[in-house]
Amino acid sequence: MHSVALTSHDHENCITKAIGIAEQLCNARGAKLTPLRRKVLELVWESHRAVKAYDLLDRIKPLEQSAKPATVYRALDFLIEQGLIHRVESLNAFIGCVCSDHQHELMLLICNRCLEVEERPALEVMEAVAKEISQAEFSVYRKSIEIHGLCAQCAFLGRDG
Amino acid sequence: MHSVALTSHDHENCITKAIGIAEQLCNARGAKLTPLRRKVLELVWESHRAVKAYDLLDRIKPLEQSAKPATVYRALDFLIEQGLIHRVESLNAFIGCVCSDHQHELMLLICNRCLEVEERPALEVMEAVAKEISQAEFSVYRKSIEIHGLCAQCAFLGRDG
DNA sequence: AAACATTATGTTATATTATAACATCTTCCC
DNA sequence: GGGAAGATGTTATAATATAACATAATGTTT
Repeated sequence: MHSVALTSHDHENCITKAIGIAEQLCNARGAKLTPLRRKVLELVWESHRAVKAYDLLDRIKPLEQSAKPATVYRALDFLIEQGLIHRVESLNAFIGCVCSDHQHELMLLICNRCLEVEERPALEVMEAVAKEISQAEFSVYRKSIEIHGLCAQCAFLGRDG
Repeated sequence: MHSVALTSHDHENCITKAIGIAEQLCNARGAKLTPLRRKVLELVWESHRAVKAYDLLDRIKPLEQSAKPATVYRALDFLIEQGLIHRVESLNAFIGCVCSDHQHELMLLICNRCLEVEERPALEVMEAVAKEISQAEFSVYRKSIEIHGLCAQCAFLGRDG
């Protein structure tokens, strides 16, 4: 099991909740959360870190011997389409999406030390972005706001060792 | 020569200016803008599109027969370090940086149709981001704000064909 | 149930992006 | 000129991602 360094929380519960929401959403939409896709979603949710496609592949292979890159990428594509995960562009990696109630507009705080990713709705940021976009007469498809640095805990630890 | 679809401007002038600033900056810092690095910078500036590393390689090869991936990536690393270009994370590509006077804090508007990238200082966005980051007690290294969509012109053209 | 369409997955191959590691050459400084 | 640092050359390979086509599962129509 992977450690979670964010303010301590019951991560099992976190996963269970995410899968539950995913099932509900897919059901409501007639989208099929097949065992494979579900497994990939669970693996993505195993930590609050961003997960690489080939790491997922390595973890799926023991369970699904036929798994190949396409297997994983197709599952990821599905999950992204359904808004269940995000692609973290600056890492070529993926994280579970906690934003079903925020129009998938999130700012990502990516800690370069512990590698955890915090998703923040950042409503004021989104408003300012929307304003700027409108001034530019630009039609948005998709926004990616990714901040790299140190989370509070890692910055604190960094002070001594 | 590559076409530039943004509000018409003298792009030769645009390149010349960028190289001039680059030379000044490097001089002032004692950083060496070697012929190779300068050539890469010029190629990146040939359009307002984001340019891929291997496309740069293809264009350099006729001039520098010894050019290899590392040649290009090293030049790009240098240019990024000097703040002369940006990496566009969501495209795995690079664009000239117009932000020497904006602390390299820019929002990128990436047109998925004409592929041009507009860099906007977006001061209010940056302020909101800074506020959010401070609330999260996060220490920033680097920000990447990338918006995909259609620029005004392409959105207009899209209305008929 | 048979025929068909659609969607999902399997499979092979390859494209694209990026870095590691070590050799050589150049520049700069003393 | 000798030594250090930096830049480039060179070879190899790692890491990320997609294309294209085959097969299997599912759903729908008749």
